[in-house]
Amino acid sequence: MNRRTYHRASEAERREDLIAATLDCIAEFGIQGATVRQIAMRAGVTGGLIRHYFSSKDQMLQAAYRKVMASMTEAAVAAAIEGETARSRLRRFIVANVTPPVTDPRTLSLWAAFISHIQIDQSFAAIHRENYLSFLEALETLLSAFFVEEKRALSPAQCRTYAIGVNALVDGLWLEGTLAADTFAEHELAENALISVEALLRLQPGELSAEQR
Amino acid sequence: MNRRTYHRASEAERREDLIAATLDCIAEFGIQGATVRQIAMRAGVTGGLIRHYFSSKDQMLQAAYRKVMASMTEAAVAAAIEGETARSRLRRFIVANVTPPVTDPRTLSLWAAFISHIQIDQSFAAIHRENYLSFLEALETLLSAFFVEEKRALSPAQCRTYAIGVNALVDGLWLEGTLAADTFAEHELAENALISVEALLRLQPGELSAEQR
DNA sequence: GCGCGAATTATTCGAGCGTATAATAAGCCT
DNA sequence: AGGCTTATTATACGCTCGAATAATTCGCGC
Repeated sequence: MNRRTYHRASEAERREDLIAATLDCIAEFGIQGATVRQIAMRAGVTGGLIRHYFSSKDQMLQAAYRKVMASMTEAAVAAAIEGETARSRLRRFIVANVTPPVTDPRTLSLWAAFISHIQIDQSFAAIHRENYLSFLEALETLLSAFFVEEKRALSPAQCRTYAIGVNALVDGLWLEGTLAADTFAEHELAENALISVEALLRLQPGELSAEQR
Repeated sequence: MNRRTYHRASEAERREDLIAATLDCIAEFGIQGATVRQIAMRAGVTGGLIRHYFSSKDQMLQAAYRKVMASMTEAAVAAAIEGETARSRLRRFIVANVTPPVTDPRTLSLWAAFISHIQIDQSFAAIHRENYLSFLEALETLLSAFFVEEKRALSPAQCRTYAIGVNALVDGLWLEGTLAADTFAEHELAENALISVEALLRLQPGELSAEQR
């Protein structure tokens, strides 16, 4: 008799809520624990509503994956554009990638959960590829601008090789630093990242890592 | 009436089969698809048998995680010990980590599936930590031996910093190379790895990457 | 202020989940 | 060769899953 009262939300905010709830559940209970019912409860709605906004649970998971990756790159790119020189932008980009909120156990859990699905479901593979290439391109752009600023000539091929190496290093430090967070002090990871990148690019010590030139 | 005939296997080989079947299922269907019944079918037994060898499905998953990590480090360490000089051992170790069978989409899927669970279940966190530290230590040992051989003095702290950086780089290249395998040619990744590591360690170009000294 | 479309709830369905237990067949020991 | 242990099968149980459908309530347009 007594039905629950409810609020009719706009499509955009409802979808957002559902995606956020999905990510909460995956982070807290794993992808197996992210059931339609759990997600709905977390979002404060009933299970049936999910299929009103997504044609299947799988489609909602894909939307959630896009959301995770978008916020990761967004955070790093936002940090970078605040730099005034190419050197500063590169520096900020690298530091942002090994600093909260990007280095966050929850984010890593989500990322890993989706990564483990890209060999199973082609839709996830496409989302991954899209994001990987866009990250690599952003990094390559920052790098080449930096080298121009430094008046150091570099072939596009060399620049790409550097981008691949720096990307790997940043990814690896992000992984290491997040998974073994208690092993590293506050800024230890960021310092290590800058020193490692400048070594990787064969720069002089301090050329990138020093606070200011 | 007609019960299935069966073979009584030794405990060791049965456990091995069950773990292998578990990994097959996770790789093929994801961790959600690795159900007791699927795993049993893959192993050619019936579901009930699993609980004769493992006190719960979760314990079997943990055993499977250990197995994955063990075979990864094993492959790299086995490659390393065949080198005759410290330089060669370091070189082989790095190359092995960015070369099949370590770089394998299936392995990466499995790794990611378990990584995504270490924030949820402490048992998985312990297994991760154990393997991470042992990998880091193996790398540190190889590095310090290499520096001794090169007659280059290095403080233990510096050596550890290098180990963390190289570890990150190798992990990152492993990730990148496996996830975007079609982007890289056969030995491109290994070459990039060696060149990047030698830059990271501030070695002369070719000091580590050249085929032989 | 009321009616109507649609967002949301409630309920149901069949399938599949992990686990527990009882029945059975395999194969070693003497 | 035959009995005994136990590895293995078979079956059942209680729950939860994703999805479909029916019933209801919200809130905008007039």
